[in-house]
Amino acid sequence: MNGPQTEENYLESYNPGDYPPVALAADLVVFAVAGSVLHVALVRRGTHPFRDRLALPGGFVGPRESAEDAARRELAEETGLDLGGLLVHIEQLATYSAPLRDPRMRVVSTAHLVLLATNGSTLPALAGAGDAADAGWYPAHEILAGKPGGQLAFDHSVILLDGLNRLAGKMEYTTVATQLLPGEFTLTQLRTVYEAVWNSPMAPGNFTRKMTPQLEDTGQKTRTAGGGAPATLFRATDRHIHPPLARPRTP
Amino acid sequence: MNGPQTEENYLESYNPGDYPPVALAADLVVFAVAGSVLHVALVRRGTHPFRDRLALPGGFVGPRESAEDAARRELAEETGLDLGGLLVHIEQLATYSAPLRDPRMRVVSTAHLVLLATNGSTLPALAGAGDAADAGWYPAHEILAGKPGGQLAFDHSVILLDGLNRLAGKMEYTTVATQLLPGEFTLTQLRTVYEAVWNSPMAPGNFTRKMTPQLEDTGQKTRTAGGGAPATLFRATDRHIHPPLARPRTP
DNA sequence: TAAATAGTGTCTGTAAGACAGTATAAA
DNA sequence: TTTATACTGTCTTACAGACACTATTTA
Repeated sequence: MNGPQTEENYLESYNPGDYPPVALAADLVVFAVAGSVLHVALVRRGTHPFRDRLALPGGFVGPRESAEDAARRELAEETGLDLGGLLVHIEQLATYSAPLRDPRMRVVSTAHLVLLATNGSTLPALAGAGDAADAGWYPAHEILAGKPGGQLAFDHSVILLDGLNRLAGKMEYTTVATQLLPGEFTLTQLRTVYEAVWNSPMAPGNFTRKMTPQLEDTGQKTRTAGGGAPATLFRATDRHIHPPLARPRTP
Repeated sequence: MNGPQTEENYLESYNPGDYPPVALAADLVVFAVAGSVLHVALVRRGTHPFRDRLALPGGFVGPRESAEDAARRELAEETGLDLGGLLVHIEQLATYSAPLRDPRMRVVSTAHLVLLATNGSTLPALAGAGDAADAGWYPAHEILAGKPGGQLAFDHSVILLDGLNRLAGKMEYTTVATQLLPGEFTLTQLRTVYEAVWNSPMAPGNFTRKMTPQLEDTGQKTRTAGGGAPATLFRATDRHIHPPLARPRTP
């Protein structure tokens, strides 16, 4: 390799041997709601560095797949979920590329936000292949409240916070929140998702009024479990909430 | 390398030789406003593939820098701008990793949104080192309107569209638009930026009423050029626009 | 003056926030 | 009945959208 080059001919003369190997990873911020609490899937690390610390699940991107393909594959491997079912939402979050974020070598990681559908009470089983034994669900807000020493491995606390902020923000003006529920759901279920993610109570009446225009009435009603009127089942549409639903101010 | 491995010991046994080289690039979507028109910086390709087509500027990420470091460096190299001046806004956009997005080899690219400050009439000079000779400003909306054959190289049309959407969306609830203006600016200048990005006229009176709470009055006034009252100079704050400024519906 | 721009005032309709009231079911 | 939940209605206040009006400058 002979001297500095301009950007234009840089790529032409690219020679893999001239560059240090860059490992491209895909990390996952997997959310699911149960019992009015937002949970995140984490794995307990068994090896150095950050041994015994919690970390986001993830893995390397293979030669013939995109980062999102890899995220999808890793998710299937660690949860044993059938991704043919449409109840999984995946979107790219951001890429973390600080040179020393992994002390061993250069790992650039593209993080993905994953939303799994639940009925609001049962979390998807995280029992699948190998590593899944270490995987478990943890309350997201408590993890982020971060008791000292309870921080996640690597820069994963930052990634988790970014993921939560992305989700919370998008819920203001889209119907992403429905991705955390089955295909048909009640307004109360949806409201519970909002309360779990925003960590803040919502007035039921006004919530109904604001949400209904973005939803499609299935005509069906629930058979209620514990006292109360049967609720209408809705389906989501791709309509945006306009103007947005205001998130209650935190103080 | 012996058989499939679990995610946990994957990294431990990572061996660069086992993986095809991944080139990590940083592409730039550089915006600036002049004459009520949003412009984007593009370079004309001199070599195959996509010879003579327009493309986003960009370059490879070095071994000891993050993707954003690389974006900043590339920007300086191609514009000759003094990045010590605070009038440059950079934020990560997304990472594009489709295996065949570059026909020659695997290039994963992290795109960045860059906003340059102008007074609204003069575009920053794109004369710097080598490749800058090919660089120029192009009207963003016209490029995206995309006369057939006028498409950008690689997946850069998609990246540009994502960049514009990010900017246009963020302008609804933040003061990012001020990053396309000098440190002190008038409400008319700011309104012009909104009109350029949203490609849609805004009512001056209502714009003033909605924006003022997010701005800080400098107490100074402009010396007007061609007839009209002197305008107040404002500075931006980091306050969010709440509720958001509605973008005029496109139909 | 006239023309151009900056900025304020006013009116109207919509909708958010608060909350009462009604309906439907289970215990 | 009581209790719990689902939903609708009402009232007040805030504000967006439309636009008229005044003020301040240059030509």
